[in-house]
Amino acid sequence: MELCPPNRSPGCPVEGALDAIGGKWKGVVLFHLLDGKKRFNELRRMMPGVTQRMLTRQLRELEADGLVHREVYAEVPPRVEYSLTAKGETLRDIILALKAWGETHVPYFALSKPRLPEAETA
Amino acid sequence: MELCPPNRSPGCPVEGALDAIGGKWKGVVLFHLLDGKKRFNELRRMMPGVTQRMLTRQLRELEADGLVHREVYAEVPPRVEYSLTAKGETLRDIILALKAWGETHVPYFALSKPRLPEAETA
DNA sequence: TGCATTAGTATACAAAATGTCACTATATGC
DNA sequence: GCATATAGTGACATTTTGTATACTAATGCA
Repeated sequence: MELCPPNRSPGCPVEGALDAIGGKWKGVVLFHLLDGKKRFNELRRMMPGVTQRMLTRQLRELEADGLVHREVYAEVPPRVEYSLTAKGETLRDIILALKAWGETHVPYFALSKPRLPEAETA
Repeated sequence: MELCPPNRSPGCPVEGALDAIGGKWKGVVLFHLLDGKKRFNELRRMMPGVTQRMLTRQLRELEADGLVHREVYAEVPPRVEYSLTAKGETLRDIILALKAWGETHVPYFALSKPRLPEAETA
């Protein structure tokens, strides 16, 4: 295991991929960014339960992994827009597959999903 | 968030799916089980770095989620075989997609992969 | 007799991830 | 003047995850 990078050291590609998207909120953030750029508070409102601090952290990690782009506008009040990078885009199919799997196999969702117009599901 | 099951309460299907496969070793365990049943120590040898305790825990959680089947043989020395359930099998494509993504996008793997015969990669 | 093997469990502890709460700056609307 | 909104940060508490070590019981092998 000594050939691995100092901080993160996955032992196999599956683990490596899960490291990148496996944070508590990362999958959800990526999912929301699939349909275009979002502002910080916009994301926050989309995920009730996430705290400001956690959202910031997850976004920073996604940025560090090159999956998300952060664009700061020097305005007041501040405006920051998050979007997927090209690398982030390569996760699209996986995220959508995870969503589909969750909908049919996670008990909580497998039950009560009377076909909503996609916006409410996450 | 009060409509969720007591212990696990993902806010969206993506999160729910990641809960199921997102443990430190779950993805890897599932990956190894893709090609058939494995004994406890067999899995352990396949993942250097995992401790007995962690492997036990991850397997128990996978079992609780209905993804893995645990078959105990009343022998001495004990023999326990782990295999994917039908539900676990439904993750095959996702696991393989994660592996492929990791191989091309996780820096550590993206570098030095001179096409190994699949057995060594994880 | 003593040691190895199997699939764990118990205990204690360390570290990492996640969470809460209060705080910031500046401009706009009332 | 005061509240509101934005996108955060800092100190701290808690929860989850991981580690190390020792222990189990029945059998095979030397």
